[in-house]
Amino acid sequence: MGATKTDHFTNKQNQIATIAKALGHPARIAIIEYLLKVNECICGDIVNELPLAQPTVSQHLKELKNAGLIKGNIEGNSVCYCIDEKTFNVLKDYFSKIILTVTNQKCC
Amino acid sequence: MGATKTDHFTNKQNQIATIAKALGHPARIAIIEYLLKVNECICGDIVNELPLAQPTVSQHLKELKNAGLIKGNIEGNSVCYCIDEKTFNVLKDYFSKIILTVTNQKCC
DNA sequence: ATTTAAAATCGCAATATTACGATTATATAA
DNA sequence: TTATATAATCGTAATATTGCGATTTTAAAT
Repeated sequence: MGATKTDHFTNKQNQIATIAKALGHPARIAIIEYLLKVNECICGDIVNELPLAQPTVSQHLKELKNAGLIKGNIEGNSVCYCIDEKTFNVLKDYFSKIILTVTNQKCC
Repeated sequence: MGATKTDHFTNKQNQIATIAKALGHPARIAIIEYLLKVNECICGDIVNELPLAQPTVSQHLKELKNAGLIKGNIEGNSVCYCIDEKTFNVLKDYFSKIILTVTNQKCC
């Protein structure tokens, strides 16, 4: 055991879980917030900003990119990263729907 | 290594990461969606609904509760679980703010 | 062609997560 | 009191994540 039983859940459930998982680390939240502040930047900027080594930051960027939360465009010998809006919209819509549903519910 | 450097990040960043992490598993998303559908239920109902054993479901419920995403009230010899609205509101607000910020940005 | 710069990948150690069988705790029912 | 029902906890195996030093890849600059 130890592996998640991904195939037993719906695509939507796996999609939301994958996005949430990518945001489930304070360093990755910090990267997102930094990108919101500066609009766009390269990996080295984040390395200077966070108390983490370059390979660690690179790995976090990879996970955010895999989840569709950021985009990375090659610009010369560096990579320009920025927020990928559409995936954040998926989350916003998902939680907005939850709030709409739950406000009509009574709890035990 | 292997441990997250929690103390290097802000309380807010850790809070969002903790909540997102709790939602970062399809089984826990499925539990949330089931609770939204049935309003409230006991652990055994979820065990019947999901392809997971009782201790596994119990553990997932514990994590959702620790993150403040669900409430659990003892009712006789069972525990009644339901959505904890306020934590979902934290997420909704957080992502709404991100969307507002990011729509004015241009990407590389 | 050689050097420099940026960032990805490799490899590894420490730690965390996932899943579940077995057991335990708690409360109701007989 | 004894049996039953519900769910938490314990223990453990399999797997995944985190973090970083060392190395490699890629592209620009000299």
